[in-house]
Amino acid sequence: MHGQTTARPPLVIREQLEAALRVALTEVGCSEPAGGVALEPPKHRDHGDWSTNVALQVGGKGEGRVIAAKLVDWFEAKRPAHVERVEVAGPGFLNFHLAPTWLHDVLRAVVAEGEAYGSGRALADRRINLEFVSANPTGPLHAGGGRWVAVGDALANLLAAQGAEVHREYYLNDAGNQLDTFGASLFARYEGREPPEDGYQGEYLVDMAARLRAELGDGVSEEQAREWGYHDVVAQLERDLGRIGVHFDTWFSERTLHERGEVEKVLDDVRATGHVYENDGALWLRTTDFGDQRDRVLVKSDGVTTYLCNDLAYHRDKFARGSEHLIDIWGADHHGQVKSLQSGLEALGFPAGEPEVVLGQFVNVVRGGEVVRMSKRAGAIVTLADILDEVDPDVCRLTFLLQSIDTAQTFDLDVVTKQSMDNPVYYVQYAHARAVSIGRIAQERGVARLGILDVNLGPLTHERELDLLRALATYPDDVAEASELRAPHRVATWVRDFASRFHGFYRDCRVISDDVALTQARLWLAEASRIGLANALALLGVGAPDVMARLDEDDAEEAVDQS
RNA sequence: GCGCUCGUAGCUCAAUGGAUAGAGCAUCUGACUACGGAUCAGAAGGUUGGGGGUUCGACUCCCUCCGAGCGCGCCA
Repeated sequence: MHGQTTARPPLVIREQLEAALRVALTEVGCSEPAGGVALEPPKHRDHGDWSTNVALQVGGKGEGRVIAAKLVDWFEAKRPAHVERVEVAGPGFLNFHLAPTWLHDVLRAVVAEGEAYGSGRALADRRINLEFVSANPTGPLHAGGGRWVAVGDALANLLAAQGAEVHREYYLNDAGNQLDTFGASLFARYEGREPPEDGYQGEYLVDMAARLRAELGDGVSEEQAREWGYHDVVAQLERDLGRIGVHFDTWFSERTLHERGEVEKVLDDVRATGHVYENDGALWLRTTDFGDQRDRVLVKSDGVTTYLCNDLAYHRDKFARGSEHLIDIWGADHHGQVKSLQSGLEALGFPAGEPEVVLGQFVNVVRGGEVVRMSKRAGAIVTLADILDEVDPDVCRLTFLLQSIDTAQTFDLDVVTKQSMDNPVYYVQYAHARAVSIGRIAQERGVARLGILDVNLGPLTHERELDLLRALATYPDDVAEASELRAPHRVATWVRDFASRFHGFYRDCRVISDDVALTQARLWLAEASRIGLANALALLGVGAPDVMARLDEDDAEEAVDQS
């Protein structure tokens, strides 16, 4: 809802430099490289504020430094705003050294945009359906599932920050035989028997059976047990997700698809495409027409539709409800189904590559140095609720968001619980609380912060100060990239790095001092930092507290003694 | 056997094809009469699993080998 489209002010400098580079290339007699001119902040401070490799791209072997030198001459002559020095480095990089004034512009932009700082318009008004978690409604969410909760919600935030209209969806597989097995298991517990061999052995069904008896009394049928259990599980799921602050726009019931005849309809439509054939009494979809490894069954010889067939109806329904793009977050164990679902939808006339499937590697939950095998069937599970009983939801969320979903994660319960005080989340939140407290202390001491346009930011030249502003300058790009790559962990990486820079600044640069001009400039720098921290944490779904509870109990007792 | 994903410091993990591969934890050494020390500074720690190739330039792309996880059903 941030109204109009505006260029992101902090990037103005880059756009200016890019434009100047294009002109320079032309006047030097070179054509722009195919990929366009690219400017990026170099990794090392010595390499300036912005760097480009265009000379290398254009010049090829040996010519890189020659062309770069010509470009340097051009820039020395023209000298665009903020540019102090341009130099050739290494094999032909062009490094721009700018005056700190460009970073002061960044600070003003951060303050001007406030909560919107870092958001973009890359997905402006795109209606995206994001389905995640979707664990079978046959028991509580296990600890590993927390990864998809945290990642899915953060990804939804990221897409929304690029202007997308995101719909969070949870798919309930309430029509298959898994639910029947679950019902039979619950019913067995209800009758004081052991669950069937291939049923759900988990202890949680014993508790559920007790509550079932308490609520519905004796004489409950197996079907009643199943339905009561199903609804009870869904209520548990909603409650657990609520504890960690995640809410779905839609809990979609598979049953409704069958009831509305959507499965039959999709079957008719797939038949009409000609991509099906019968074999051994079953109906097959020729997904190999679309690059799948082998063809897939749509209707079994007993006349029952397969999971794939139902899923086609489901995903078509998402489009029918108005989504323009579908994203599913799946565990890596389902990667074999990606192509078949996409093939089916393509056969039905939807764009290739729908749904976009974000595959996440598994979580190994470790306790006592050993991997806890997660299985609702086998019984031994650690639930997400168990974790939330012991650690703050913020700790839980950030832990899952620290690393790329491309790699398997080790979630060590002992480390996360016993050492939760060492969790990076407190490091970041502490930085936020410090930024807030600076403003509070200033107020208490009667130091009024002037309007930012009335404040001279020139005094901000300390390396710590510029360090903060450099990170704020790249923040919108980092967020956009995290969104494009479906990689929310990049925001977590950014905010940890930024918190580190802020703590360093805090240590070395006293904000409230006798130097009135410097105090004013630094008060605004602290505020811009607070905005950066708060915005990044908001994307991650992690709280940004104004105050932190004091960690040291001795300090608290002393404070009481003194009062 | 085939397919997908991964392999980076002692441990847990970062790094749009860029320059000297970075953090945290753990270890060692230092720093407050201070806006909150849940902090900061420094040291040590690497043949990016091995070997080839492409490129001005490879942790990143290609090939191959080794190792790990996950899939290969008329289950869901």
